[in-house]
Amino acid sequence: MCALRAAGLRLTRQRLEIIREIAGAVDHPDADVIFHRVRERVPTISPDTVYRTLDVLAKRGLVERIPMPRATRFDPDLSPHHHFVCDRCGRLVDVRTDVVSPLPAPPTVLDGIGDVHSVQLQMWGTCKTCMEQGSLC
Amino acid sequence: MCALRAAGLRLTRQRLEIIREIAGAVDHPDADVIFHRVRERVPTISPDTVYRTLDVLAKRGLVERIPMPRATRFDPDLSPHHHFVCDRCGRLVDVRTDVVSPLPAPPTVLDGIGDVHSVQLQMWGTCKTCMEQGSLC
DNA sequence: GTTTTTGCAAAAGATTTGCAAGCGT
DNA sequence: ACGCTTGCAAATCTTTTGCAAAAAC
Repeated sequence: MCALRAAGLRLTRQRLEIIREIAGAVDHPDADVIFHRVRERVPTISPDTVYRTLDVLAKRGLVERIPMPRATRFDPDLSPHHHFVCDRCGRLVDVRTDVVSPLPAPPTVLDGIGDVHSVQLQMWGTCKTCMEQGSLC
Repeated sequence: MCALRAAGLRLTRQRLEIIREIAGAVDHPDADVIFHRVRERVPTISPDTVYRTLDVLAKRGLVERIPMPRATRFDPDLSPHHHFVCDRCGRLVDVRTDVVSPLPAPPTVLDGIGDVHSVQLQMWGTCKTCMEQGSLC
């Protein structure tokens, strides 16, 4: 919560509820999903406030953006981990296993290319649930 | 080219030109960029043909989808490599350097989670050009 | 000749923006 | 009070879809 103030942002009801919602989510929701969830507690909130707030949070590094086919999704967990994404249903889950090597230490500066500040690794595939439902093609 | 036939797809002028365009590109263009480039050679081509074709190619594994903030971008290079993405200008470049550890061998099956068929690693940051232009905030 | 693919137009979905009113400091 | 934020509405941008005509096999 104080991260907001630390970032020089004002503490509004909307922001607090958005942060509360995203911090408690484990499914990496997108802006629209967050909007619907927050609206149950703050009925007057508008979608653009959610989009704007998420944008601010991402820019300040308080949450991580994960661009995905349907919509950008958000991750409140900034510790290093991988993501598994299901091609079929869009399920996005954290993967922390030594079957996968740890994320490479981000070379802060890639010579001749630029300055790196975050690293993401995603594994694409078919989740168990979708596999059990049989092929769709 | 024969990859099309092998995939049971018909060989059309549009598809050939789209493939030619994407195969020759090193900047990971999105559908709209590909559309404009192809249109110079095939003036009657429509955007939806480009979207549909890229979708087919991606589904058959002939190109790789890279979801990005503005639009999905495409990579014809299926060999393992990393991507550097500039937050500011959207530049997307391949990274093949031992500064970064190699992509983890994709664990074909992640126990209890699903079946993995591709792995992507991207590094986010600010590219050299943008850094030289000074801060925008 | 049959089936797939294209182009057009429209729709759908995600995200951004201008602006006046409202809230946090 | 002042300036940052919100909500509304509209705009913008990306991507998808229905359908008849055209092209591939």
